[in-house]
Amino acid sequence: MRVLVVEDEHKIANSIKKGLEQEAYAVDAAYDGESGFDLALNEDYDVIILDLMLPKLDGIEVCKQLRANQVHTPILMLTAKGQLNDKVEGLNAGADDYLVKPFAFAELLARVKALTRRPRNSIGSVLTVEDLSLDTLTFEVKRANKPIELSKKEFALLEYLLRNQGRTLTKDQIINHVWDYDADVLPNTVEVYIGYLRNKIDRPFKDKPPLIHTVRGFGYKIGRRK
Amino acid sequence: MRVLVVEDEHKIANSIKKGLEQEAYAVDAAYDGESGFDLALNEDYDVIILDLMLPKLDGIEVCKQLRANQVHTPILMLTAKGQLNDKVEGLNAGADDYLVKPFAFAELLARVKALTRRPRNSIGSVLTVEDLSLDTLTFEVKRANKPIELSKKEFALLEYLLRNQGRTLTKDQIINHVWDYDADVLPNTVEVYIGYLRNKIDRPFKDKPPLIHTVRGFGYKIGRRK
DNA sequence: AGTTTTTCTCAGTTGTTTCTCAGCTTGCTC
DNA sequence: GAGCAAGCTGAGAAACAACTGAGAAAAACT
Repeated sequence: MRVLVVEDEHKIANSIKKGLEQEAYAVDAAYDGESGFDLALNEDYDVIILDLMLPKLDGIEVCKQLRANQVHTPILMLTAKGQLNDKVEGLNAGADDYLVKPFAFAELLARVKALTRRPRNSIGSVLTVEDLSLDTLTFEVKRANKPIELSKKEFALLEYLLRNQGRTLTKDQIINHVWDYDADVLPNTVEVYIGYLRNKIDRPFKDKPPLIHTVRGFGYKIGRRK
Repeated sequence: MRVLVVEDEHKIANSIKKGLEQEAYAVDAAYDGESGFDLALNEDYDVIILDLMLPKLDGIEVCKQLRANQVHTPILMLTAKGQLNDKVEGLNAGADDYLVKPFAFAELLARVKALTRRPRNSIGSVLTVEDLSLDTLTFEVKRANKPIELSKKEFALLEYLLRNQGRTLTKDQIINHVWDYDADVLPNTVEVYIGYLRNKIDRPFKDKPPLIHTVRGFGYKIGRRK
């Protein structure tokens, strides 16, 4: 899967690039509208991530021009908070989805995946390990059929662990996926949140084996047995 | 309940819009096939009312394209008298019902209601949770058999909550379903309306457990126990 | 036209969540 | 089993999300 990121803030562009590369996407970056447009026209991408505010040629214009040139590649538009009203304009210009900045990388990834998935259906919203389940649609989390209340960050962290169950995730990976690109949190914060999750999903179920495991020196993983 | 009306005769489109709004639907209108298609694809409607004869992209085509794009929203097709033979084609293209012009508004309303009536937790036109009931046909709302008066927006919000009972709905989802496309209301408005509903359906029944629940960080849901 | 109701925003308050820090515990290595 | 790095955790400051009373503007009655 090839992705083009058109974004003038290098920090953001590169963090998206890195993150997607971790997920096995091939990513090109462009830092202004003009070169982004050229690349999109001449290369063959599966998704284009397009910032709204761009030097030389803004996102809406790039989008319109591409559509006018018969480029039908799905476009994910990035808009800053204040520009939210432009979402309509963006979608009218031919974008397929939009995302408001700042966003967590996991959110971006989910949308990119949705755009690359041909038939856009929303089944399979429930993630599980053992007797723990998390529904990304209704936000319900249960263990042994008992509902568990999580805060937003706890939920996002658990979702990320579950999507990669059995796999060890480093604190850096976790930070990059669960927090905003401009969040800049310490690795210790992850430790703290892992602690919160254990208090809610492992500690109250002492009769069962714990699901969250520390892999010393590497990170954390979720799954049965160590 | 959100409805999209696609009809090029502004007079008819607006009279449908007004009429449905009186019935507590949130209605968007489009006056040609292309913009109708765009809206239907990007927004989330509960019913689409689609004229057969349209500039830019005719009703049959819009219908086919929507189905091809995995949009399964019920479609009510409007046909003029002479086009009666096209009804077959319309139904083949994926429409769920059709109505011959000119029609009485009551007829249209009945069909829209028929299309929005889901077999789920509703017996006929009445939605219920515990001792609370809401009749989408007569607009009667009762708790413990005592009638409750709601404004149009309050009614629409409660209806949406009831149709998704037990499920947590985000403020964004609520805004998208209860308000129409160009409404652009703040999330706080939802909080305020939730407050109004609580004043009417939970606060006067202190002896019973509340039905409306806040799911902090995610949204609201209706149902028994937390 | 005047009155009432409804819709929606704003600002103040409250309680929760997010995140950091600092001290503590654990487990690995020699 | 001492020393050390990695991870854990309780406490607290700052940021945030939700609730609510008040009121302006619009819509609906009368």
